[in-house]
Amino acid sequence: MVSITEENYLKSLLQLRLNKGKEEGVGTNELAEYLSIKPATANDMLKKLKEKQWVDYEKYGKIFLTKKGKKIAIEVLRKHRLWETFLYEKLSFTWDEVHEVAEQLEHIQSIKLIDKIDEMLGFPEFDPHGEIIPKKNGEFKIHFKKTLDEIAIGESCKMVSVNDNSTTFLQYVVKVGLGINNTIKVLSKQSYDDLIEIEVNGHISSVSQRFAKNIFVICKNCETSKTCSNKHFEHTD
Amino acid sequence: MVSITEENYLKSLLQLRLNKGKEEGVGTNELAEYLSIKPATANDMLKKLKEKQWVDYEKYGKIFLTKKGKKIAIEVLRKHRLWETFLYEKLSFTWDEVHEVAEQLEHIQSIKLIDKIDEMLGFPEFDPHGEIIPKKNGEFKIHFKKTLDEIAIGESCKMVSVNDNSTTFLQYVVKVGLGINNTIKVLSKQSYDDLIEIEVNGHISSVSQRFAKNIFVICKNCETSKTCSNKHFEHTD
DNA sequence: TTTTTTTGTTAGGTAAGCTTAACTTTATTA
DNA sequence: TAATAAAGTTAAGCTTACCTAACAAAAAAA
Repeated sequence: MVSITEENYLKSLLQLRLNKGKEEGVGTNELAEYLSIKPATANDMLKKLKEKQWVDYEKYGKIFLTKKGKKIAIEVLRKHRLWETFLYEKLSFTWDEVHEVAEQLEHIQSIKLIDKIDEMLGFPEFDPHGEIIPKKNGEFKIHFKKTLDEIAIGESCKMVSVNDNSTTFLQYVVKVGLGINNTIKVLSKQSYDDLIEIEVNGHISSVSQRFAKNIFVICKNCETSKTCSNKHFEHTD
Repeated sequence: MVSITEENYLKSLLQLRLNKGKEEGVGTNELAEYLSIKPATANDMLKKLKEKQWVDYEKYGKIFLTKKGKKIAIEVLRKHRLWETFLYEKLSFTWDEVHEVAEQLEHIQSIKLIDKIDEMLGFPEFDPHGEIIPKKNGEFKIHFKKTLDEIAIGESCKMVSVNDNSTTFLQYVVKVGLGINNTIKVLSKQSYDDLIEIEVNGHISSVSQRFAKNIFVICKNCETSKTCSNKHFEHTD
């Protein structure tokens, strides 16, 4: 049996790990800060999680999820992101409203329920924030999100979300011809005025650094690309 | 703030009250039994609920929900029944599967969520078990469920559910011309062989006591009818 | 290298929700 | 009405998940 609290610890360990790319292992204080609890509390729980073989660490050392622990964490993350998608797609919640409710819904214990929700949504790949949704079988290839300005010249990427929900910005996004799931190729970058030349659907336009920083993308084929500096997460221990 | 445990206590007090018609007030042991906890535990919690003014009782006396407490309990019951309907209607859960999951979902704190689910379902009146769903405004006129054999001669009622889900029985139900929401009028009862003569959609048939005991109905206009022995629940204290 | 800061651990304590065991009050029935 | 049974209460104790305060280890800076 996994308690709701335990699920939250495991999920947080996974998320902290995902937020930092190659550098592995999470610290006690870091975890405590993330969960808004005191380090002493986190330390107590970590002992318990270690005993249950969901995490592994040495005294004063970094904390790692075990294979079992990672499996649980990925399942919770899957539920969270599917519920967010459900709220957004089916119940017209806004981006900023979905998280709080999904934090509760992610702990509902019913495999059938979440699989049915998955089915109802058409087995979506990404949630409303552009985050990848783990598959039922635990498959979870992480493409760390980047902003458009981080993409190298010649590289292609896929737009997944935006970092600015103002009407002004969103209207500009539409004007440039951009939208969720569009493939964007970075053609060139002007060092003089920092403009980025991009190609979307065969149409070429130039955007500013400021604009590009508000466009979230994931790398295309970043596993094979040499120029891609993306960070990968090994989900198969 | 209402904890999940507190919500369950209040909901159970309401349900126990509903299950017994006129006889008001619930006992400590009765409540404990219903919640599968020990009377001592229930007693502790009841003190807390009294302090929060959600229940009222005197030492060694029967327990009553206050107006505030009843409001919370009705909200939880509303959520429970709407979630059951959602699972049944939208995710093709079966009758026996919905309850367990709804027990968890009923505690999700989001007014917007449950109102949107209500809307998605077309503001249903009854859940898959034929139980009435309280309205958003707290309106909750209880028609205690009866079985068809309890209906007096000359009285009309509405079929809401069945107590036997076997294929044999259900096929028989269809053959007799019965279905959910049908209005049934009891024409006569034969004392010799206990057959009940009913009228459904202008069609007259006779059914056995055994059959009638498996048909759940609610009284029509039972508030005004003198012959109706139905029990009423005052929801406006 | 020594000092200081950061990070992690231990010990003792609290509140919620549960338990058992012993007891009191109320209700039943002989 | 007195004995017995049922219902309700109290007290002491457990577990989970949190806290503060004091301390130890590791890392960073002087």
